[in-house]
Amino acid sequence: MTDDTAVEKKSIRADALRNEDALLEAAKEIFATSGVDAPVREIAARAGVGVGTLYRRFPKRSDLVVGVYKREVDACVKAAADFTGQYGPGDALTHWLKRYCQFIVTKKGLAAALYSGDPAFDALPAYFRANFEPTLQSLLQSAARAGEIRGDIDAFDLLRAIGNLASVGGTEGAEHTHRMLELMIDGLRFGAAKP
Amino acid sequence: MTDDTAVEKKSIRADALRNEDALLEAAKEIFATSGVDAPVREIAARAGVGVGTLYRRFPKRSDLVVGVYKREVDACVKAAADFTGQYGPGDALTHWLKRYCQFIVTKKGLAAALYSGDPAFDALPAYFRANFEPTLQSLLQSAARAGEIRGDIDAFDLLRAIGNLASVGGTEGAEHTHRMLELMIDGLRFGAAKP
Amino acid sequence: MTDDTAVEKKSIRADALRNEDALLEAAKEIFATSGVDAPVREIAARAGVGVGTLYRRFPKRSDLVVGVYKREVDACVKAAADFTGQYGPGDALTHWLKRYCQFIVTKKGLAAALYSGDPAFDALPAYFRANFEPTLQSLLQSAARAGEIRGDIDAFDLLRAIGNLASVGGTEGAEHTHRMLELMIDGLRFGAAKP
Amino acid sequence: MTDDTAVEKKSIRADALRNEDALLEAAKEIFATSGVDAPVREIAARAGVGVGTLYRRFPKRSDLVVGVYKREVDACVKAAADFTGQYGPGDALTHWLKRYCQFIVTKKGLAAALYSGDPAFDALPAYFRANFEPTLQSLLQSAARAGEIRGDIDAFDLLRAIGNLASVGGTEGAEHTHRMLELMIDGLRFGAAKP
DNA sequence: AATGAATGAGTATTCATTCAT
DNA sequence: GATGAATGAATACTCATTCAT
Repeated sequence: MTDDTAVEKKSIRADALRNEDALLEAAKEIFATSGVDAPVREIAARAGVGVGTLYRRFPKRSDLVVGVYKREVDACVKAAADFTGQYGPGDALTHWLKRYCQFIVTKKGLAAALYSGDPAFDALPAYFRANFEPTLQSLLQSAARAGEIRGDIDAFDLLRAIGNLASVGGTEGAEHTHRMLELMIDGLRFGAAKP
Repeated sequence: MTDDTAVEKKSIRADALRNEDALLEAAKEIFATSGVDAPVREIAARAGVGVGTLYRRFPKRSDLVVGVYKREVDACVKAAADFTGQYGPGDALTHWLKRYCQFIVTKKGLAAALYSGDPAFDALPAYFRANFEPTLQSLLQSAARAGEIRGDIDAFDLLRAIGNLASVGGTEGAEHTHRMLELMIDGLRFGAAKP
Repeated sequence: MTDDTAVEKKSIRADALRNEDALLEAAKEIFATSGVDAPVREIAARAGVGVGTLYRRFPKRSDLVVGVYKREVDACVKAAADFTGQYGPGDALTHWLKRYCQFIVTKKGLAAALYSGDPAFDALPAYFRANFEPTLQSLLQSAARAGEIRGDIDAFDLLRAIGNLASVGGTEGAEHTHRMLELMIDGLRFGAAKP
Repeated sequence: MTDDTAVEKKSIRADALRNEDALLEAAKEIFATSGVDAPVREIAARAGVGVGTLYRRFPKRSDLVVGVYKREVDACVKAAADFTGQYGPGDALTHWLKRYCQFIVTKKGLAAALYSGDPAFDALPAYFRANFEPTLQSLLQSAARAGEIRGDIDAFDLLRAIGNLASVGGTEGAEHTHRMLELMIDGLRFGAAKP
């Protein structure tokens, strides 16, 4: 679909992008495994690049954290479109809320850095809201129009509520979160147009 | 009553205890300020002792974390007796639940270490339950007997619920936690024997 | 013999020369600003070329140092002809000696490298003498013949003497050097044929 | 000569001082051999201590440079007293001026750092003058009173003049410096009270 | 030929831990 | 027992050099 010329001209850039993505993926995994203070070298190694490359693209550790965070937001937002294509409005909403819970777990891993007061992270809350609010708003509207849930739910309120729920840590936290999410979804269904 | 030798020995022990306590207090503060990975030297310095002394009493960092955790549990449990002496059963309960929320915040600071998988922390959940459950049970019973709250509340359930609530972080988290706690206490009052 | 291809080849060579010159100029400036150990990248950047190009022409740092040194010698020698064309023999000499002092300052910047024992620099003293001695010799002779200075001055001696004088560093060094140079030039005039 | 108690109390400090001195001596040598930018590790290794120890006493490289500089000034000043004790006024002066030339060579090695604009070095010129001027003044006066040299020499002028002379680098610089120093000392003798 | 992305060796620096005093 | 000086392993970061495009 892409013509040869374009490919040729952007070949270096394509490599660079591949590296950048590999680094973010590696960072996400390492951050999850060993925390946000994990050795830079480990991340570079897992991404299969030299430390120099890592430093070229992410000069500060916070650049890496921000990168991982935004990438996760983007991935989660993108999932909404996938679900919308695959399922009916109600199920799409349900699936996406579960997916969003997964994102929250990632956020928890980065929390230490996020709340460190480093101004590098100042823009992230806005990024969160700017991306998630419209996404959930849209899912809610579709489901409400389809009569599957009630229509008086504020998207941001719901994002925060579930965010708080899913923030509860610990081994058994996951199950707990799941139960609470189910409950909450039932709550959304309660009072739907279509009984 | 005690002979000189004993006094001497005890006085040394008293010094040691003072050091130990100073170290735990210092560690609590430093952990809160700079996280659980803060330089050992800072803790020793704030406690006014040398690092060698710190290492003598707390050879591993986890010993320090465990020490701080248990100390906070103990302090919180002890507060229950104080409140019981000062207030009526209902108010004692209310005050203590707020005090317990403060403890949860401490726990949050140590969470990174606690959930690190280090077996050194394996015993802490049991310590938590063994100390807090009877404490709250007793407060609940007194308040229920006094007809100030309903009597069908399970202490451990309540500990977990409030624990989760208070775990929500962020600047506005504190207010949120407070509102939710008030609500929950109202819930306890609902259906009390004494209307 | 010069077909299109040749022309093309020459045009490329001209580009190459332009690059080479740009690199030497950049290196001179960077060496002066940040010392001989300045990052290679800075030099390439200031020259407006990639580091690869720099390495193609100057594989070792010493090549760059030698290049800058010789380029400065050449420029200084060339200035003699300009002065000879513009001024009378005495003034030409005076102007050139001042110009030579400027060169010494450059040399001072490179001194760290020059006296590092690297055999790459072994040929430079000879280059210095082979170029400067005849130049000054010629200027001296002209001035002596014109009766403006005495005729018993050895060019190399004078080069060394002024070199030493101008080597004195520091902020006030420049003024000091200038005063001493004036003095020395007066010395040259003393005992001239034409009183 | 020092009583036991004092020794005992200061035993740690004595070790520390030994280390400090070893580090300064090592730094002096390494600076001379490999320049002021030599690896910190080399200096620590030559001093026979760990890098941590070096960093404890000299957190910044400039601290080390300042330390070496002052130590050399002190040693040179101290030599004056030795010479005064050993020789007559004239010879003491001569010996000290040669010793001072050695110091200048050290200074030359540190020059790159000294003139780097780092404010850490701002105090050094004053230290230089405050220590050397009285020292030489005293030597000059003694020699003048003894009638061995003339009495109208300004100490600071002489310090600068010899400093400049001895600053001339290169392999043959040393001989040149020596010849010039001899000449200058002869100059001092010229016009002495005692002919 | 030119470019600059990638690499990783070299260095600085910090901090947990030991141990002589 | 207490102390804090010394140690050096762990880690961050820079920059010379190579090489695919």
